[in-house]
Amino acid sequence: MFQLSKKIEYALIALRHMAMGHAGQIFTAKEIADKYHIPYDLLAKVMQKLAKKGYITSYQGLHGGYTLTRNPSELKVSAIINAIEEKQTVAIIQCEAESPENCIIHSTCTIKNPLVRLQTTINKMFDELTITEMV
Amino acid sequence: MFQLSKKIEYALIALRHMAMGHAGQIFTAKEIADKYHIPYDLLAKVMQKLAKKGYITSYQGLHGGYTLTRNPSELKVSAIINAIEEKQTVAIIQCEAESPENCIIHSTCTIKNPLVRLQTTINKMFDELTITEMV
DNA sequence: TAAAATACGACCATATAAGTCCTAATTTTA
DNA sequence: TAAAATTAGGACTTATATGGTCGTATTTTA
Ligand code: SF4
Ligand code: SF4
Repeated sequence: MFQLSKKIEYALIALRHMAMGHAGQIFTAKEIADKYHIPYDLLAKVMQKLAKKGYITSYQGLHGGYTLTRNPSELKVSAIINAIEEKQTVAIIQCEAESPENCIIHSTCTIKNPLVRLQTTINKMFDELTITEMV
Repeated sequence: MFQLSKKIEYALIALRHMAMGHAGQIFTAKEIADKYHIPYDLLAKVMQKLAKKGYITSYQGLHGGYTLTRNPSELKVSAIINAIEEKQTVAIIQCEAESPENCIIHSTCTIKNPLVRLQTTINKMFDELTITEMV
């Protein structure tokens, strides 16, 4: 528990790689998968999601690939995480990640508040960390 | 991902509950399970682990139960987490949680360092948070 | 038209998490 | 001494999440 998923790590690795190239440079999923020994299919999916969310721009066809659409300094890790995982994923307690009613002890739970406070700080950290800090 | 497990939440709830009683007061697993609508068997296991690690003291037999062995202010959340989960669990990247060789891209990975730095801060937060802050 | 790329859904295998069940062992008390 | 209430702990089951794979379109260029 408490780990970033492989998908997120792959996304970060890919984005960092792209951030090191020159502006507008096209990268293919295959090229990145090979370089970092990442399973191609999985990376492809991850990049498709990043494209769908607008963080990278995709070009189909021969000589296609992806370019960064934004400046790396605008690529917050928090945003990338949320782009790839569906539910609010940086939520150390479950009632913050999904609907509170899912936890049967929600009404009697007494540990929520201190943990939520802690989470706020963590959120801020992921918010302030951008791809720029990774190159 | 990135959530505390139910076991840990149950441990925190139980310890907080115990911290609210008077020093040396005995609590049973059943009593706490009932009060917070936690599955008894699961909570029992959790408390057994806490007892084994010395955070609470167990008394068997009729009118048995558990008492807090330490002052709540000495009960770090980080320690409780590690008591219950086996491997280094507050490790946002996998190579920090287990042996780095398990990650086939470890040698080529380029995102480790910034994340490790972030993790250091998170560790500190869990280290500074004690049960006292929860009562 | 062939090649190389993205797009995307379906699927599978494995691991983890969560919960349950069963049977001791211990202690107290009626 | 027997029954009751408790901890102790292993085995098991189920549910869910993760990581990965496969198959097939679609798009674009040479
Ligand atoms: S209500 Fe309490 S136990 Fe339930 S998910 Fe939230 S923090 Fe965890
Ligand atoms: S080496 Fe990189 S990809 Fe592998 S676990 Fe560590 S951070 Fe994640």
